[in-house]
Amino acid sequence: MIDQECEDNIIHDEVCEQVTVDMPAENDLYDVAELFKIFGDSTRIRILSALAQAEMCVCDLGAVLNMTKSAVSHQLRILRQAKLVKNRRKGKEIFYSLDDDHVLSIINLALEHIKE
Amino acid sequence: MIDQECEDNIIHDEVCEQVTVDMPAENDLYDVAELFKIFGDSTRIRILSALAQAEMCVCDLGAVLNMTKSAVSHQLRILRQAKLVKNRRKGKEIFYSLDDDHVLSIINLALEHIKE
DNA sequence: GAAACAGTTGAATGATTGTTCAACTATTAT
DNA sequence: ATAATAGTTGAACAATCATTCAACTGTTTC
Repeated sequence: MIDQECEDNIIHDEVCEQVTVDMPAENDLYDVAELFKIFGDSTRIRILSALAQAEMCVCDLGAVLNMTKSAVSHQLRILRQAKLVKNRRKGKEIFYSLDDDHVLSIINLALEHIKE
Repeated sequence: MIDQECEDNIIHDEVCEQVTVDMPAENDLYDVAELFKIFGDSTRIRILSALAQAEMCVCDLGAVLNMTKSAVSHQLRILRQAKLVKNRRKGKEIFYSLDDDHVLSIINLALEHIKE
């Protein structure tokens, strides 16, 4: 049950209409949340931050982040599906790099924010 | 067990050293992930987006987002603890607003990104 | 061809988390 | 005082998710 007595209230209805018309599309907000959800994991942020320094293979990332190749690979799959990283094979190794510099500017803006 | 045969490898050790020195501090990356974790929920993004339009009470937010006051209140507590929103009491109602315009620029940058 | 290395994948597990529900506090109005 | 409205809180439940483990594919080298 929804406990919104104020739904009958004219004032609240007006607020609701006025605000919703100026808000970004519901779908866009949902997509933004999905993007942030991917950034919202320290492993994935560290992967992206490492790839911002240099193109690296899975084994390199495992060494830099001190994680198993399996765990890194699982997260790379998520980053790949979100089109945040791309990869290329060279012999036995598969090198990963950032797919878009735009991604980095979002992380850097957040880095500025937490440093107040 | 960590399955990193390449830990003995000189090449990988060099990559590890060279990359880690230029990466942001481990703690900062962890904090950024925590910030993104908060953004990574559609309810919270919608709350922030609504508050970007106007200062609103919990009841208003419930009406705009079509959610119970309880659910909204729970998310507002998380946003409060992260210092993303502030509040003031006026009679029975408690009005919430964005604590920082910096927050909005991060969301807007993400909005630009998803629109390719 | 077999061994070794790089990487992926699926199931299982443990932890985290968003919403609901009920009970609570605080303020206003009758 | 008491009823009504606004908001908070804690427990419970379901759903999501990151890591581990084992088994697998693909490539190189001996």
